[in-house]
Amino acid sequence: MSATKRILVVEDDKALMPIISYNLQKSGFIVREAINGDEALLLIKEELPDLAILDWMVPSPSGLEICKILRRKKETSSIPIILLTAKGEEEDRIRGLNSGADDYVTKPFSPAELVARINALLRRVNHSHSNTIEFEDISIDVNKHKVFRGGKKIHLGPTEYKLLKHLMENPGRVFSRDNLLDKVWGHGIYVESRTVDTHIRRLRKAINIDGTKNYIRTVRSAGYSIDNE
Amino acid sequence: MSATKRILVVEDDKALMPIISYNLQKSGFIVREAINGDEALLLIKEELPDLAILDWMVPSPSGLEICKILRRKKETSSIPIILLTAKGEEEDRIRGLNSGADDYVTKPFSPAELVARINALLRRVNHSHSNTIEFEDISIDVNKHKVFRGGKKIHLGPTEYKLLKHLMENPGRVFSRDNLLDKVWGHGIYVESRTVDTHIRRLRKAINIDGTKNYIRTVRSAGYSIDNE
DNA sequence: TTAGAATGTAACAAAACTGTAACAAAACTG
DNA sequence: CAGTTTTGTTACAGTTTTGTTACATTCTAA
Repeated sequence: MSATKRILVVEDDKALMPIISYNLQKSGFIVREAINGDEALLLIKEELPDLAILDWMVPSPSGLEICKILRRKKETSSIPIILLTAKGEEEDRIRGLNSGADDYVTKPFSPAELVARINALLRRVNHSHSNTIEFEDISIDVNKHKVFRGGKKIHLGPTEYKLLKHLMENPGRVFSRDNLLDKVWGHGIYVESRTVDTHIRRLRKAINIDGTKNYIRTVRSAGYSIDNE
Repeated sequence: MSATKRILVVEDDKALMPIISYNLQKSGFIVREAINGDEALLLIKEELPDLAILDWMVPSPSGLEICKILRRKKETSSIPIILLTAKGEEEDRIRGLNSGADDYVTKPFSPAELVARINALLRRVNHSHSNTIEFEDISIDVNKHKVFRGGKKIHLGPTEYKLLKHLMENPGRVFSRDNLLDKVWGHGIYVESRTVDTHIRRLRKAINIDGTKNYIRTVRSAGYSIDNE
């Protein structure tokens, strides 16, 4: 599905680092380690991590400062950041969040909780984690390759399936015929663009059973979309 | 900077709700309130909030269930969620985060911390580009090919759509008929220049519904523009 | 291999949109 | 003010786009 995530851990506590590292690796992450701010920035420059865990108290620059630095640059501004700290006071937590951190874990913490928070953050960035796609009463079980309308199973040919899936992955968005041919049929395939119409027709016929609402909208001279108006 | 954010608060504690509500409003958010899951889902269907604060223990469906439901649908899957709860145990926190919540605040909490966490989450999501053009109460969703006036959907033909889009991309600027023919109809197309008048008429008729102000200004012997005078 | 499913095209029907002209109304001109 | 120019409005015929259907061909699974 999605590539393995790289996580940067910046922590100067020599006892804690291996514990974090071990648990993240056990959870399937690739871990990069840094024991101070400069090292961290260097590693980030080398390879952008998918998420960073910063200890607040790490030296030169501190976790908080790293946080601000990362937020300032466009390439790094969207890296999710979890601040790690012994300070539990509210004021500090607020300061941390306001500096651009996305989450805040106070020591001592359990590895399980850390992993859960990492997953929560990563899911946001890459919400392709779910196995079902839904739009109103239509749902696709991507793993099982099955389509349902109001709980009732719908049979679709391969092309109609891909077409519906593509539309439902981008609800509301209008795709031109040529665009759909590229995305659904595949790049470089040449078929008459009106062929899309035929498959749209077949798709509509298949999913609009016994008077259910038609969600497939045609936008004249623009294309098609799935939409509840 | 960006438009005011709408926050949905789902909380059944009648004493707590006004406290949260007051503090969020004081911080400049628009607040929608729901006291149970069904009400929450209804409100969400009406108008997508920019962030949701869910009390774990709210009834039918519970905050946790709402969380999962929202994550399943594409339109709602990227709404940041903060779970609110009295339970402080680690296991529960992990369960909450794994259900798709983005953050977790345990009662009792300080309003300042809640606001800080909200801002942290919103900053992350704010990076998503929505691709809309706005002029006063008229807005165009370019991806969805949709036009709204005061929230109400407006249907436009292809030419009117392109015409409005062009005008709104250059608000206040006056375009001659010939210029519009070039930019909207396309270079090299030859039609009577008075044809523009007809389409302007159609556009005005479509977007000036029930007595709303006409923003399409005609500049005698020069052309047309969209303008609030 | 063979029956059934799926696919791409073409042809015709239906619907939506467009351009034009003709007249009315408004804005300018001297 | 009377005449002139420009824009507003309307109706409609023609054009473009999409819907629908049928069919020959290509896949696919048993």
